[in-house]
Amino acid sequence: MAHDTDHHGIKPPPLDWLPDAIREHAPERRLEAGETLFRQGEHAAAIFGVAEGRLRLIRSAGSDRSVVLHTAQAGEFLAEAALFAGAYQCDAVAAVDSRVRVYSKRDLVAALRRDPDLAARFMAVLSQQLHALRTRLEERNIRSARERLLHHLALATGADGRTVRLTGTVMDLAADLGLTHEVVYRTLAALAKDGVIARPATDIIVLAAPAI
Amino acid sequence: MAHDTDHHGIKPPPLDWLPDAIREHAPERRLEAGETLFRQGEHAAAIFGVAEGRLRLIRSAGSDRSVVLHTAQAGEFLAEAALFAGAYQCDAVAAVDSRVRVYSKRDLVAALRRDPDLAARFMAVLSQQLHALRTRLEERNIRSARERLLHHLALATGADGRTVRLTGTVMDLAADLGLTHEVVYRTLAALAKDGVIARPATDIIVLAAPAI
DNA sequence: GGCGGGCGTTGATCGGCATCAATGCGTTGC
DNA sequence: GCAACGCATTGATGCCGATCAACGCCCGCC
Repeated sequence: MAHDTDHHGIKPPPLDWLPDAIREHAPERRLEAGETLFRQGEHAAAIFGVAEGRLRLIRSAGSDRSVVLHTAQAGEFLAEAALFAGAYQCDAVAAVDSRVRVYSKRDLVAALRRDPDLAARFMAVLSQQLHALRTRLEERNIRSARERLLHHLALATGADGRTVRLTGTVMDLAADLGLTHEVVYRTLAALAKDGVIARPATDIIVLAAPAI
Repeated sequence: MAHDTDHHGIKPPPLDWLPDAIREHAPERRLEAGETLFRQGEHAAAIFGVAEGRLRLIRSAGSDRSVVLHTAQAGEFLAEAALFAGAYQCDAVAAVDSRVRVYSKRDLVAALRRDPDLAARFMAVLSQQLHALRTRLEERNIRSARERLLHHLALATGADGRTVRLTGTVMDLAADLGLTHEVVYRTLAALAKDGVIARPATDIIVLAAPAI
């Protein structure tokens, strides 16, 4: 299973739009846990793709509190917003030992300017991620674990509209849903007991779905 | 207070990047509650900005269940992803009586192709919204109401790094946080009692913030 | 083979948030 | 002025998801 490259079933791999010339020239950088990739206010010369590990975007400003803005998982892009700003807006710190690919901002911006098709692909990727993220946020508005899980399953069904293939572990699913894994296990068991889903092997089949 | 145009304090008004020529030619359309703006699979000829009201993006596919993907509030953009796709990917239905502005997809795509600066501004807006949304999602991972509220306040402080000016009602704040308004009232009261914040008038002043 | 670790699974308990309820207050409208 | 409405605020209660705990299982590893 594509476990460490695709924690979030919804999100598409966000690298396929990159022009080969840039992707192939991107050097790799290793970071130890706790190491800083960039700091707020630093001149932004590059954006990054997380190849392995996990990075935290942190804002230190505002009182003396440091606040986690986001945790970028393997496969995600880091600091796209820096493409259009002179400086980074927050710190990036490796949460665990990590590897990132370093993409030159200057080259990327030049390519986006030069090639409208590339720009269109990039805008399309951004729009899709935006949409996926809004959906995840909408999902989080559902308080009941059962309903939230059903919402997720209904959107994760494959071609037949009924079968969901889990891309990761149930624990990953729980993390995506913002629930503890115990609750997800229990809820899946309850749904199976009620005949709403069936679970042969690693798939989940939605049998009956009460309309919302 | 900019109440009905800015429910979400974090999000920037996403219309300022539009070229005047297109913005001024955008006709307005009124929708009654329950009326459909577009349907999944329909040829996408326009994207929309919500001027007033609330629209629900709904996916009907997959079993027989209809799932709410997102609720677009006044001030938000609707169906940007359709700019780069031939057809709409979901239905859009007015949740209440609403007004939307209709932007021609053809004109917008042409303008984005023609004008790299416009494209850059659009990409910048998308990136920023993406970042803001990731931050909101990270916020939702915080289970404790107190910590979630403090996270939000720490990011919403103004220039002095300590004062937060509420852009809407406390109920709006509660909706943003994914909490009930009662809990937010109680938590604000508790924080004030503990001397962590002060609340003169509509502002909230963060006095002491324990590091995470 | 045997050990250890991570996932899957279920049980028991607790705490905190949701929910229902009630009241006061400011604003709008007749 | 008064009624009506929505927001702000606080109280009481209950549920459900978080938490702690335990066990089996599979798999990789020494």
